[in-house]
Amino acid sequence: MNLTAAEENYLKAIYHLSDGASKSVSTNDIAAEMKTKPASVSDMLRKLGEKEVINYRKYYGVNITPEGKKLALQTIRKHRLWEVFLVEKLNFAWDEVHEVAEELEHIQSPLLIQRLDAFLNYPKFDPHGDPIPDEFGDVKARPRIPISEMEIDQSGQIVAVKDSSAAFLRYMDKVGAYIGARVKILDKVEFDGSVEILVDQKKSIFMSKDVASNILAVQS
Amino acid sequence: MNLTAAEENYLKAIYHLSDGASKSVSTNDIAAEMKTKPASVSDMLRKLGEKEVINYRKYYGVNITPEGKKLALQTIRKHRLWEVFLVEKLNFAWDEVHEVAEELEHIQSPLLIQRLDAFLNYPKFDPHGDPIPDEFGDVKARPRIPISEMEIDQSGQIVAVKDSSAAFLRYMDKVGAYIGARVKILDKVEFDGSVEILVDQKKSIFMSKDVASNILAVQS
DNA sequence: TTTTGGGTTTAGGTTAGTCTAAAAATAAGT
DNA sequence: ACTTATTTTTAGACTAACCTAAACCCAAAA
Ligand SMILES: [Mn+2]
Ligand SMILES: [Mn+2]
Ligand SMILES: [Mn+2]
Ligand SMILES: [Mn+2]
Repeated sequence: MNLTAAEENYLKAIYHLSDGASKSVSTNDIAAEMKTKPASVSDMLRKLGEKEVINYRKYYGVNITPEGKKLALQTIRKHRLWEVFLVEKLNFAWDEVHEVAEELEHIQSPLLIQRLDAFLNYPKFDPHGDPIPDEFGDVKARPRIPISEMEIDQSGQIVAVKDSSAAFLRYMDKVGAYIGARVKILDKVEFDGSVEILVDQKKSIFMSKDVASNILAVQS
Repeated sequence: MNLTAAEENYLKAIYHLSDGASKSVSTNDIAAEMKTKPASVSDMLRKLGEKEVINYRKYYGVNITPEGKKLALQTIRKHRLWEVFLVEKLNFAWDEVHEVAEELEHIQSPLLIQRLDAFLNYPKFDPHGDPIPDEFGDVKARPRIPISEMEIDQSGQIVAVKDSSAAFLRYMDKVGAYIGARVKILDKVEFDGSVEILVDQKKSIFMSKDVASNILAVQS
């Protein structure tokens, strides 16, 4: 099954919106995610349905098929490997890689990806802490929770960010939060859910619930 | 000036067919080079003419403009840098890189190319011996002649191949000819122009004029 | 159970890039 | 100079990916 770049982007969006499962996804949500109009989405869903990478019943949303999931994971694998390359080898900042990886992920060459993977020493996670699927599409999920859901006095380690936008990542840099940092919850404000955390046993950061919910950690 | 991938490919073809100068190029030749039909070429020439990267007078062929030449050289620069990356870093064979580089060259990111160039240590030549233009589009040409034009007993060093097709490159590998090899002309057959050469002072190779004209050397 | 409003699809149009077939322009041969 | 032959362009169609505007579906509220 050969997909165009646009089809790959849509399929990836559908995969993400279904949270990796085969949960049903709506036309409007896809349009929002893809920054296109619902009419364009309907058009694309018909095509993806014909290619049997999604199950499409008009007016009832779509579910990704096992075949579609495999293809989406291949694209995600490529995206994340390229991100690792850009950061590790070309010294890109983690907030500069997404757009370029969005283009690079569509290069068609199994050999290229196989060799890139080896060159990067088979990385398991991308610069944002997201797991890199293996060549068969297997992802080993790490248990992780938003620090907004951690309790006072609990400790953990930042392992990923939910929002990979440049704006959010630059905020992370600014306050000195990074993947791998050790954190401890110092205080939580009941009223609005904002939290105060201690980073690496020295720096205290105060952040809104919105921010805290985008920082993912493993507890320890 | 922003060009689409297709426009970049056409412009590159026109640049190559004009031998780097602003020599006039015909619709049919472009169609042959691009493996499209003349009708498609006419269409594209109109567009490229409007963007002023070529001078286009109907029925009289096209000339690349200085602006067009600069853009073509940018694409060529990217193509060749990626080829170096694939061979040097990802262990591709020199006959496996062209198709992939043909896709990678269209990735739009000045930062990416600048960083890639640095990562590769500012290479001056690609795996086929072709010079890599600098970021301003300057290429320093090396004097080089096909070994079919060398005289008996003359010596030199292989610096490039004119034909970068996988078939030709695999032939080069098979007979043990490579970029950097020292060669000496042992014999030339008047009748058909075929030649016998000595490679690295040990291996003698007999080849047709056609082959010999695709191997470029500097005399010494 | 009928109305109504939000979500979704269809209808019809646009641009890029390709094609075939036919027309037109230039170049070549007598 | 006139008639061919070759090259090139135009005309008309197709697919992919988008759009706007209009029609349509369906589920929740009246
Ligand atoms: Mn993409
Ligand atoms: Mn990422
Ligand atoms: Mn190309
Ligand atoms: Mn090359």
